Amino acid sequence: MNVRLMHTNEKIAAVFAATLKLIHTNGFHGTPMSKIAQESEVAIGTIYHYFPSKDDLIFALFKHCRSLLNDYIFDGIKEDFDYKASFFHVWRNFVKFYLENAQIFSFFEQFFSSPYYEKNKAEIQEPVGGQNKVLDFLQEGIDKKILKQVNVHLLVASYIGVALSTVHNIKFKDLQFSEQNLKELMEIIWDGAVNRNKIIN
Amino acid sequence: MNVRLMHTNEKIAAVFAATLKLIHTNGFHGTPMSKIAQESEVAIGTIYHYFPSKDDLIFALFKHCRSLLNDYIFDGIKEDFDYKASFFHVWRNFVKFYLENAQIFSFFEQFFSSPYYEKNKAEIQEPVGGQNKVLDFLQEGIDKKILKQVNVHLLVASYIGVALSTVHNIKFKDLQFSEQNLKELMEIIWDGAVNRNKIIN
DNA sequence: TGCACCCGAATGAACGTTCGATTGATGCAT
DNA sequence: ATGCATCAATCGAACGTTCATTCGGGTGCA
Repeated sequence: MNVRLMHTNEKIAAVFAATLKLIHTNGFHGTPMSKIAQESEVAIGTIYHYFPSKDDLIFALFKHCRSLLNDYIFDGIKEDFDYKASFFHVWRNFVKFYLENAQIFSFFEQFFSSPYYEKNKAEIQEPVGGQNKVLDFLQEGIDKKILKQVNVHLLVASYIGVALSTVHNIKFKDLQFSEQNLKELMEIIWDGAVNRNKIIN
Repeated sequence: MNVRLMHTNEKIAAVFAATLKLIHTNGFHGTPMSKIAQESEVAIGTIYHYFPSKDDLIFALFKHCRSLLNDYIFDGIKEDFDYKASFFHVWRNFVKFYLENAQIFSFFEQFFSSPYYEKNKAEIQEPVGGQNKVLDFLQEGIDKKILKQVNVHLLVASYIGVALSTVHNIKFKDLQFSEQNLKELMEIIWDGAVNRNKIIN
């Protein structure tokens, strides 16, 4: 099994879709291989032909979803965007990706909070939730003296943390989704992250 | 079984401690009742005497931990604290509680990301992660025109989101714990949350 | 012929839960 | 005081189910 195959083989696509759907509705617990086979209409034996174990399936699915996220969030940045516009754009994409892909959000939440993630942490050097590219982007803002002159990880924690918390609150709590709310949230993060010594607006 | 008993009965305390420990190290998956019985040195039959099912045990444990958190975060606020000082104090307590109780943090992360939480959402009217008291506190800041004049849920998302993200980054990533880092993070949130029309420092 | 792909009944381990037995404390009638 | 009944607390072997995984066989293409 290789990455290219994962995108072309429709059986694997069906398995991914079914796993995502089942984990979203029934949780990690409630998604046995038998149900994945049923939902995807792919025989259990076939699933095990591509994935040596259930863990391997989950891990492959994780990498697949992560690349979807990474492709998404930096998409659509125009040449004429200044830093603040990009700062807003990426953050908004981040939130919208999770809102539009509720199954992936749910899967990620469960994946990251499982000791399974902790065990494979070493193998997950790459961005978590697209954070590496985000990290570079925020570091750029620090270098340009646009953002506060602090450890970039602090800004990442704020940037990502508010986004995830926002999605969670929209999904589970009383927070309504609206462009106005997103705009005000972005202002909150921006005002917090921006270098007060150079503030202009 | 009632709440008072839960605090006095040492068998239940042992069961709670064992469950917390096992979930932290092995995850929701890897903590069968048999292991809880083994680790706590309480017979399976006895556990089922107090909790009708595993779900009930988990739910009771959740409520227990939540009350620990609630008791903790608003503790130690002095009379002479102004709003900003309280704002910092509570946030810092929030982060420190989770850092000092890594097992509870891990348990909460798994609990909230499980569909189990979604199913019992109705029954969990009370504060999630102490958010209700936090909500009231932030609403107070809005009413006093100290914080931005926005929907309080936006500020909650920022306040809590950054805290959780910070703990997560300290636990799993490259972020070092230091008072200096906490202080800078609190400044980021404060600068984002504060009413710019009345800014003084 | 070989190899990749595909299938699903069968397997054995692990799980949540049940149940009958035992103990000791409490209350009550004698 | 004594005998009796009740019941919460305790225990862990046993039960039935469900799960991840295996395996032997089937198909069609190179």
